[in-house]
Amino acid sequence: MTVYSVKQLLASVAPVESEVTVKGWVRNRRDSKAGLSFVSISDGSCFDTIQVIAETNLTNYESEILSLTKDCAVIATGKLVASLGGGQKYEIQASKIEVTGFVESPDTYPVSPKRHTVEYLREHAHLRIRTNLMSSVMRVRNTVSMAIHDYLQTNGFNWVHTPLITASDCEGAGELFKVTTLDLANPPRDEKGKVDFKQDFFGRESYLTVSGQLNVETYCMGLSKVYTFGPTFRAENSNTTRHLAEFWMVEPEIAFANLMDDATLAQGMLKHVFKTVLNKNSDDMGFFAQFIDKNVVTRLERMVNDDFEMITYTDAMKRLEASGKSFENPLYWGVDMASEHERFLCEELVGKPTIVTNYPKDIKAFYMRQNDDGKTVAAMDILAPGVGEIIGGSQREERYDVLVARMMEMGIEPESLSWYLDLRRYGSAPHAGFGLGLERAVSYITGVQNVRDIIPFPRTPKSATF
RNA sequence: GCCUCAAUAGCUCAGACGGUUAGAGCGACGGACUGUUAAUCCGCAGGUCGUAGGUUCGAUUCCUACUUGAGGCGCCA
Repeated sequence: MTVYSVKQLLASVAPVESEVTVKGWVRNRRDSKAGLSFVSISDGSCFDTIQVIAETNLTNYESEILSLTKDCAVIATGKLVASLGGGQKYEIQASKIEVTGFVESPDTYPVSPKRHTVEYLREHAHLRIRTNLMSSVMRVRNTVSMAIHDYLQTNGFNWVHTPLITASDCEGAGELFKVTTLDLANPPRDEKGKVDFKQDFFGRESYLTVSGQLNVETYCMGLSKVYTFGPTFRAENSNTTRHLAEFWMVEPEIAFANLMDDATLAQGMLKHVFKTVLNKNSDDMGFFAQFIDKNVVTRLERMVNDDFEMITYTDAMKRLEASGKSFENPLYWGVDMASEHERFLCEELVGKPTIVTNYPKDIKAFYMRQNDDGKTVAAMDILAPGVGEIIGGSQREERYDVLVARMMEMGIEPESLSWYLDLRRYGSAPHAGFGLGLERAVSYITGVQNVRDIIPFPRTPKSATF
């Protein structure tokens, strides 16, 4: 007898009529008084279950099999046969079913075999992976992660493991979580009575990173094509369906590249990811199409074939104004687009992912490269219908004098980022990069609207239970 | 951080202008039937109506605070 995953069994990896073993959790049991029970088993390897036929000749048929409920853990062994019933290709004629764990009190077991709301499942995050919804989301999340690696590795990128702890508080992307080993009830004080961080672990104030970008830029200036892929932390008090305090981000950075190279890379990577998901997770996507949003598959297919729309910020403002639509938030050149503007632009006016380029410099970060017009920077945001911004990127300012001047204008002490400025003094090269929010991308792909249901254990304000 | 909404059975919800025994569907459990597959049919159990105060003869229902959750906005990925 050989152990197989459900996926292998359904994919004809095991010879028919051979003895096989499968290990997993019961999704459903149906009894027939003809003297047999149908036990559907899931092991997470794929969307579908394998049907195991248990007959009365099993020694534990009366004592255990007839008591199996959803999510009892079992090891089933038997002969793999062509299914006698419709609905599946193969099934297992069990010779032995070992129950390694029953479910206590199935009447109050949180993940009962019925439809649950995502809010309810979130409160049982340690058990929610046993639902079709969450297991499909997690398989797609895995595919997306590996497709990103695959695309970048195939194109010669190096994965750089940038630090999660940082000492620079001016990365420019929101509030930071403080990292300290000081006794908060009784911290050491300096002569002015302030907390003396010289005595802290790193000898200075330190934080969890809000972006690996500044660090990865340094490795870009030696490895040419690099990316970060890891968790990122924002202490913003954001309460929305698309914000997490801890989320995963991919940040490619390319040397000798401009904004157009950056946009081309972003588009190529997204298309590869979409195509891979359509190929590898068609059953999961079919589930989303049936229960979440019927458009998810056709939307992705169109995305793979069509190019994204590219439009400058200035033209986007013109189109929004010309649309005659009235908005809650002010709309004029120089203001940052509000969610309603971004959504109307990419959902109504364009109807597909939209790359907005060349934003006014005053609403963007200090490191973005100034355009010759003196008013805009070489930035881009990629907006996805239904989700909003999934990518933010830019060509970086590689000119030392311009960068320092910009930092001074924005009140950032150049001395605090001297190592970052050194890149512009020692062999500076034009370069560009972007950040992709992994949860937002998977949210867009699956149609599952809240990023709290895209990450295994969401961290949000006032919530870190599991 | 701001605004809005919600909290009644294991889950999703209905309900009572404040008045004896609070309902349904799903799930669980028991039974019937069946190579079944979100099975079907019948039956049974299951509730201090989020917490604490207040108004009232009487509050699960009205009021206040709190807690928790959700949605929108802002911040952004």
